[in-house]
Amino acid sequence: MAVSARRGTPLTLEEISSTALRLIDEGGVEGLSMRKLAAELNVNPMSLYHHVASKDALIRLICATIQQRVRIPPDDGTPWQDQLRALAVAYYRHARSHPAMWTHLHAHPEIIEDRTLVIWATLYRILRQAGVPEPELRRTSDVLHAFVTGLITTEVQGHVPDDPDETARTFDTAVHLMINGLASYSAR
Amino acid sequence: MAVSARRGTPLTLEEISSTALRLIDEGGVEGLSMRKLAAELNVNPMSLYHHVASKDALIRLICATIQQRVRIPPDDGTPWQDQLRALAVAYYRHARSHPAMWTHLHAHPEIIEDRTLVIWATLYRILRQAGVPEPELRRTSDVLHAFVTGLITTEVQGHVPDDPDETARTFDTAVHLMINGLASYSAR
DNA sequence: GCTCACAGCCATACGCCGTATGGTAGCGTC
DNA sequence: GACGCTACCATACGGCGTATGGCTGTGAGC
Repeated sequence: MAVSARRGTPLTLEEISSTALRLIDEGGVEGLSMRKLAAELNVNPMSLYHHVASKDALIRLICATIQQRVRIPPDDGTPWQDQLRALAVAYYRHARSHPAMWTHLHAHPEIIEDRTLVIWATLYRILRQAGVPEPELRRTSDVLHAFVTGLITTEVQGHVPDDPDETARTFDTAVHLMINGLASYSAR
Repeated sequence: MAVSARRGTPLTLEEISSTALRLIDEGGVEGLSMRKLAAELNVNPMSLYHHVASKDALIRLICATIQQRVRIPPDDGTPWQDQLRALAVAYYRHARSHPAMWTHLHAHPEIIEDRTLVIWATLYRILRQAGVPEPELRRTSDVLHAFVTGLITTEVQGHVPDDPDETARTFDTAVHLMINGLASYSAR
């Protein structure tokens, strides 16, 4: 099989993508290069191309992988306000775990525009509980998703001071704004 | 002065930055290269460096320039709800005029973090009219700004269909959500 | 009118990048 | 032993940002 002279074991896709993700975490997406990645893996740059079609494809793969790792809270029967908050928090934690990748993903939504993801289903369910009428569901969930991603992006980039208390308060303000904004639906 | 052999007139900073902005509009920030820019200006790549310290500095310059072109609506005495909407629309139009640059700016907020900008002052004013208490102003404006940028980013990237009607409706939904969210302040 | 500093421009080169092309080493199968 | 296949690699091409150092024409000072 002609395993690399410099390594004992053969390369795997998993090893490539996890190392790439680590490099991205450390130096941003711009900080990732196929050559650095190869060096990190003790391998010739061109060897990577036997497992991955291109750098772009690798990045898409990584995006898809981490996208599936969001820990969506299940329907626990609590009021929709609590569930909305829990969902936002889950999304935030997810973004926090790989800030650079998140920012890139948010700036290139064409990479993954899979609307069938669990997160959308969950959001729909919560909004229905909040009394949002069916024809407004799509629009409202788009808007809320945009709101939350905007908020997370702002915080993930440390545009705001790093004080965790302040972050939590800002998050609270945002969630309250959204909940109050939705309240007019359930009032009917 | 040794004007370029290939051009009649000397290069100007204005000419450089406006051409660069055009290239960015056409091909995204990644599509801009100092070499292409020089070719576009009929000039040697290194000539640019007599007017600009680096590519990064050029991009920062462009960001700062267009940032000053937002047409902030003046205080016209109308209710804060209308003014908030007008501000959001102005911001949206601004983003629309240079989508690629906007996306880049939004993904790298450290480029311009000038909080003294008119937009913040305007937002503060409107929020005061809405009854937001002074200690909450900073947080609330941060959140609203994040909301709007999130929304705009989503739309600017065409993640949503291009139908202008649908865009307008989504925008309406968002503005109503924010206004309703803030209403709890003025209710007091 | 002469000198000289300097602004404006350019040629060359270095070290990065992604990746096309065309190998080569070792394995399993017949 | 021939063959194909998988995994890996060497070399090379065209792009990038920009450091370095040189050229040239202009205008100020005398």
